[in-house]
Amino acid sequence: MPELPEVEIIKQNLSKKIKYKKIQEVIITNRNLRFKIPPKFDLLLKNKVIGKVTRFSKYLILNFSDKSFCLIHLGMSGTIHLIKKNNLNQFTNTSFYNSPILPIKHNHVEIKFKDLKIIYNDPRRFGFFKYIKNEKELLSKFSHLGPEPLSKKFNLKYLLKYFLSKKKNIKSFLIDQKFVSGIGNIYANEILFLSKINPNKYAMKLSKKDCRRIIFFSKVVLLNAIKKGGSSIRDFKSISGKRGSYQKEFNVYLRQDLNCIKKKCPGIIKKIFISNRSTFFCNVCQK
DNA sequence: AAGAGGCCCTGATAGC
DNA sequence: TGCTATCAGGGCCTCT
Repeated sequence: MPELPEVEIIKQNLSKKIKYKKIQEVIITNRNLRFKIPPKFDLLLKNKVIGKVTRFSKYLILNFSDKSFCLIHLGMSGTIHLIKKNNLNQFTNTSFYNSPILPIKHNHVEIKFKDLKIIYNDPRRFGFFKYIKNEKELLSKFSHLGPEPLSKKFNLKYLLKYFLSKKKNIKSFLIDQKFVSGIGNIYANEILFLSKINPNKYAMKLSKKDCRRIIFFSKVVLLNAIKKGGSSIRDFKSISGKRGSYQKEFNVYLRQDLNCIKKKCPGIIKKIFISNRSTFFCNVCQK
């Protein structure tokens, strides 16, 4: 669920809290993530100083002052929780993204600083933590990924060349990280709606105008989502804590059988499956 | 090589 | 009340 905007929000919040701080201790409470956390992972991180927190695509990166890194992916259900130490030297719970209640089940990693700690929780274990020795190794982790949708490399020339002879629907390409990295299922649906393109349309059949729209609306949707703090769905129990509000702006996602949001459009939002991912689109204005 | 399909994983929800 | 089935989807894998 965390796509580029959600990871960006986490990066921004996390950066404010842990920049320049020294890791005092790392506690692994559950090593089972997508990749098993290796035995000495905690010792590798101990005493490292956070230089800055950055992001590439859906990856979160802790940049240590000694030029090594910790690469974090939230998978589908990963959340990061911030616990502050109060004057009584006790940790009090505040959440940082998505859930305001500190989960205990499915906690995996705890990183302790002098005045606070962060906890990584991931019920479905699709996320991962990885220690990266140097920049070269970091870049190799991203070498198979396409350009970020917000970068200048995601341009008309790139799309036209990439789509040449691609006999596959455009929806699959938008969520294919090899083509463009950072867009997930939710935003892909929204981007295609605004671009007025049917998700089933073959990439090779897209016109120049279609490609221009995809580029433009990819940037519009993601920047807007970042501005709104990301999207929070399936988290209805939240009372406090930081939640995004972009889900209120969804035009098609989860709106199956409802009327198209466009005033003069008589269309109905349909739900179909494209390569096993739920896909929502207007049956009239997306051609 | 491109494309189709399956698998990993757990929690929420629907249906009987 | 309790069981089973289905869905959620990011990334990676295999097979054709």
